[in-house]
Amino acid sequence: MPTTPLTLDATDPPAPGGCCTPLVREAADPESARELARVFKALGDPTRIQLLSVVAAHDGGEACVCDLTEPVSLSQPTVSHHLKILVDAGLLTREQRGRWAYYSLVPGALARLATSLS
Amino acid sequence: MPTTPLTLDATDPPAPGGCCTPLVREAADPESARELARVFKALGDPTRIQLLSVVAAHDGGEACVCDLTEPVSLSQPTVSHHLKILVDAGLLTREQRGRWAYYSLVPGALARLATSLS
DNA sequence: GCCATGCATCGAAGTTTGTGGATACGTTGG
DNA sequence: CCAACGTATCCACAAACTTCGATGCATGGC
Repeated sequence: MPTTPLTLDATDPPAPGGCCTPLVREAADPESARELARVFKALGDPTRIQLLSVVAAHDGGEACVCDLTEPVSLSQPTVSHHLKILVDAGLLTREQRGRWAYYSLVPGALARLATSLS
Repeated sequence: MPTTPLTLDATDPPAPGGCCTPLVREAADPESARELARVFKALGDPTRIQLLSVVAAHDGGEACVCDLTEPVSLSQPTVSHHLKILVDAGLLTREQRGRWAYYSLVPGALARLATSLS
């Protein structure tokens, strides 16, 4: 998980010219675009938005899978699948305590993502 | 295109109880989640991130399709397809001038999305 | 030790998405 | 008018995604 700023901004030197100028000003290199898209794709599903919301709303900011299946009306394997995607995207963390797996928001993740939108 | 705030926040009254409490505190109703996910899904592709970036970097904040095919190394129909998705998501606007279609960022769209991440 | 519980993983079915070639549409220039 | 140009749309296809039932893997209680 890179900690680069990842913004959509791009330095653009003023360049006159009509349509279809051959200039390619290296705006947002493909590598950053791929990483940004990876996180946004994780947010691109209504179920996962709800999961994040329910986790954030729970006491202590954490919730186990059994707390999450009912709010989204999906099976336990499906919820586990979505949670894994959110963890891989760096938005949630997983902590096993006893029989339960507690998920909670990664502290600055959403804020950092917000700033990357400029 | 609704203009509702659309935040991930949720009021959470303190409620004691062990795991698997039956409480569902209505954190982010499904309707808002669907709308938010729709926009995030549009951002969930590296090509579209690059397109937004290139458009933002161009002079005047606008670019035609012919300016965009080369930076992303994709065919013209594919670029038009991605641009349509970004327009439908409310992130880009399309303005036809002469033979060219100029795309530009919707002024407050990205900023509004950023605030919805809290 | 044995069974119940909470969760992850696997396999599969149905749907969606990304991509490009062919083509149609609107605009400009001669 | 007609040809050339820039875009959008249509069609097809491969890849990825969402979902669930079945199953495996730990942990805890008896």
